[in-house]
Amino acid sequence: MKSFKQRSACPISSSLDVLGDKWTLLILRDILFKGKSTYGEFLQSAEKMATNILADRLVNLEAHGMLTKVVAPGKKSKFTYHLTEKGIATLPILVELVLWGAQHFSTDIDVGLLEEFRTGKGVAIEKYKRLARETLA
Amino acid sequence: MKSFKQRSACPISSSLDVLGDKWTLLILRDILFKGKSTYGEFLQSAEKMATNILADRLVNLEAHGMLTKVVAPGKKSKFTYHLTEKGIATLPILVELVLWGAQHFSTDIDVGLLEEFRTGKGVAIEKYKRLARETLA
DNA sequence: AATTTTCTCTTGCATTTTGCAAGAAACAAA
DNA sequence: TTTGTTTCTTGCAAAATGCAAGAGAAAATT
Repeated sequence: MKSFKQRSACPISSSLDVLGDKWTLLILRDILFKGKSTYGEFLQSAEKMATNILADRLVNLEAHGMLTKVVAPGKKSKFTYHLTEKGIATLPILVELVLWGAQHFSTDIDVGLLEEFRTGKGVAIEKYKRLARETLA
Repeated sequence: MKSFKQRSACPISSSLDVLGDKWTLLILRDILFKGKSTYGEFLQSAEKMATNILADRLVNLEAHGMLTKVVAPGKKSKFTYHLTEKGIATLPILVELVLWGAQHFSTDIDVGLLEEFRTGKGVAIEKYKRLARETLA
């Protein structure tokens, strides 16, 4: 159990203390945009996250109250991970990362989704938030 | 000279390949929100970045076309760093990090600025973009 | 009942990155 | 000529990451 330490009182710095690495936000992406919820599903992503890193990040996210680990119904050895409101609230950050990334790199993002984000950002965000809350139930 | 490698064609992943660490976005914050532009100024931030890390990140950001290094007028040994449009375009990401951080951590953000971001995000972003372009001249 | 498969991690170890402290290099100022 | 400013560089210890193998618990299959 390592204690969390903010480097400063700056909100950006504090956010990065939790989200500032190459993997954490990809887990949130998998949950929010790809409907994933299990350890095995996270491992299958194109970026090939190492198993120990994934386990570490899941513990971290849970420790920060961003997701909850739930035993799958009828299967004691399978778990599903669901976002809390704090986790869902990272959606606008992810959307801006999508827009910046799609603008400045060669990516394979769906043009329809991109257009949805560009023209109706607020509506799109609300839609995905609703989706995340539904999967929780 | 290390070559840049995208882990996947996902725009979020690609963004994180460049921005996904604990320091890069703090440099952009210092330029965009605090009007900083020199190595010495970046070093003075509350988070106390190590000198070698700062030097490395500045090289990286320049390599990615996000900022330019300019010799200060009349001083050959002093440089100023200015953002390109690609760098300025990270502003919405930073604003979302501010909002999320201010919402979920104890921070010392100015309440006026926070309100400005909450109620008139688009306008505020344009204002800071304009500011960044002005300092460039 | 025994075996195999599924699923979630854990462990050991090499590599890479970070953090820290000291100092070097280039120029400016006194 | 000396002192100061400014931007890094270097060496080394510590921490994080990446990789491969496998452990452990439950579920499914034979």
